[in-house]
Amino acid sequence: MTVMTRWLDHDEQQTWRAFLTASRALSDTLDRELQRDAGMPHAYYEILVRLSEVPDRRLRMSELADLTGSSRSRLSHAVARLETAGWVRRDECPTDRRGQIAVLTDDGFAALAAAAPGHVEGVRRHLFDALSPAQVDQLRRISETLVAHLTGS
Amino acid sequence: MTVMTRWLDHDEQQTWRAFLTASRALSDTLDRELQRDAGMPHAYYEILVRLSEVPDRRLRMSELADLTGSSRSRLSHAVARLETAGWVRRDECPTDRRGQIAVLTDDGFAALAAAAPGHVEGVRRHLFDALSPAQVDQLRRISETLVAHLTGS
DNA sequence: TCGTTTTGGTTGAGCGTTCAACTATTACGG
DNA sequence: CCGTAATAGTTGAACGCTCAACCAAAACGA
Repeated sequence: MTVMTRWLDHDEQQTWRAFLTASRALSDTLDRELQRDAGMPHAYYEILVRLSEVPDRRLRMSELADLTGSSRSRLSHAVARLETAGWVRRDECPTDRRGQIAVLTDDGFAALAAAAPGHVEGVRRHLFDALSPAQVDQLRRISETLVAHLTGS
Repeated sequence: MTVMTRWLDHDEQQTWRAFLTASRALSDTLDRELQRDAGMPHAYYEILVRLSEVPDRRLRMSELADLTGSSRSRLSHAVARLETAGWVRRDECPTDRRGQIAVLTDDGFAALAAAAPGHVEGVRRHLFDALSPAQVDQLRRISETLVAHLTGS
């Protein structure tokens, strides 16, 4: 059955394109900065961050995948690469012989510690410095709404 | 000289992560839908859209790169691929022998026309349906502010 | 308990992006 | 003019992601 398309009106069109441009420009900029200054893409930085925030700096692959919002395949490839960089190690899981545990190494923690200040400064400069406190609050609510909406359905 | 890092406070942290999660989930979802239903990634869809909106459906490569916010290299690769798909053609530029003009073919226009309804519906479902009119307005202002901020400096 | 299903994770091919290097043409400065 | 610089665009290698196929182990059901 064919249904009438609910096209975007002019305002929606503009909103959508502005959002697209902004979010791409922002992530492109931060990604490039991180690659230049710390030699890692943002996705890998996020993995290190998540590992660093957890007791013993170790997480099951699947939990890490959920936390970083990535597919198991993606995480598997990423951790393989981080392992050759010496930033992450893989341990076997004692309670499930299928499982793997990703562990942040000391080198990995050091790399993260070196990368963090520059990156955080970038986030502040490129995002928060541009917005009013009210806008920051609006952005948080909008983003949380979207996350709920997108992960719900 | 070392400068004290302006770290993110708890609220900013949450805002930043929510935004990151939301924008990634949204673009991942739309990209996947578009790939599944129309056989093209969103970046290529955007190229076709921009070409379709312009007189004679032809644009200089560099203008097209600016409009889509992509590097020349990226666009060059993308157009090469779109050309083998038969959706775009390359003409020589009469006023500048270095230049190339990307032209949307009839097949390309047809592919776009076939892809558009589903994609627009997706944008509505995944973005606009989740937000109040006030939030949509806020999002537009925030995005426009960010675009100006990011492309300015 | 045994066969089936589900879950955890990996693998390899294909694709899109980036980066740096490169060619060809045009614009600029003296 | 002529030489240098800037611009337009392409290319190939490296890399990260996706998708589908796959293996192994655990959970389930009769």
